[in-house]
Amino acid sequence: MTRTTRTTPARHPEHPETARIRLEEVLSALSDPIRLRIVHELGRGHDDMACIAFELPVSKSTSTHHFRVLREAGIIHQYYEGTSRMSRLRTQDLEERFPGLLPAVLRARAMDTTEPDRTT
Amino acid sequence: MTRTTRTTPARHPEHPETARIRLEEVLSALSDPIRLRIVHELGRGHDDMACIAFELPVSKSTSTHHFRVLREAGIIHQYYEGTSRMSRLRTQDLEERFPGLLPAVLRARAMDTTEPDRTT
DNA sequence: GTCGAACTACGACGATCTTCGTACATTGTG
DNA sequence: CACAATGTACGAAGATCGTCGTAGTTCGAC
Repeated sequence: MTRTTRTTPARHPEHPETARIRLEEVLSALSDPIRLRIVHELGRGHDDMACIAFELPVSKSTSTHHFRVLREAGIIHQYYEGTSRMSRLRTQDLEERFPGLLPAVLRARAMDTTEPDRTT
Repeated sequence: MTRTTRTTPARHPEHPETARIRLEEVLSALSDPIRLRIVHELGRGHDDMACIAFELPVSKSTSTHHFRVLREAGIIHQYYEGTSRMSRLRTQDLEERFPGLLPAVLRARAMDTTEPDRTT
């Protein structure tokens, strides 16, 4: 109870500092179709979304796992709002650490329309 | 034996067409430190290098494996010259398929000096 | 306090990945 | 031809990954 005056309670997110974001970890995190989809949707303007709002084609435990991988890689920032876990892209941090990388990946993902979108 | 008039004999490289290069496969291939190092060295101007010239800290079989992953992902082009297997980055193909992606990764790799270079 | 909603922790399973050694193939040289 | 150099094919062993179900936590509403 150390002054939790906000709606955001004291749970432990564990985000890496910008300077400690590792390239291999970022690339590895982005090499999964579901995680790439999450990042894609977050980049589409839906800045803050709860995990459930993505309607991913996997179970909730798996969903939690993917969000954690993205968070620990330094790609997204997460915080609680009520019982919901909100996610946001760390666009600026990534731009500072690896300039042009995230935009290039997002543009590439938009072009890679090999498979239309059966992951609804 | 169908007209092998070149110094390049009839071995089967198996390269994907530019249009069939898949983003997730590229990112996955680049998320390994050894493969990232290979790509980094190829991007440094050493355009055509034999596998052995990289002096990777792994066995020959492992080396073959990593080069194959890069080739099947569409990142490098390989061809034989004598008993040596030469490798070259598919810079233009990648630029056509995913504009800006490879340069961004190479720049990021250059910045990611978390670990100096103990993989000599 | 009780209940449901949203999410997490933990263990488990199967698939894939990285690595290696050994055996083999191809080329160039003597 | 024999031989060395370079690289591949084929398992095999161990690690990691993606997925899930079940049980538990936290929050908001009643």
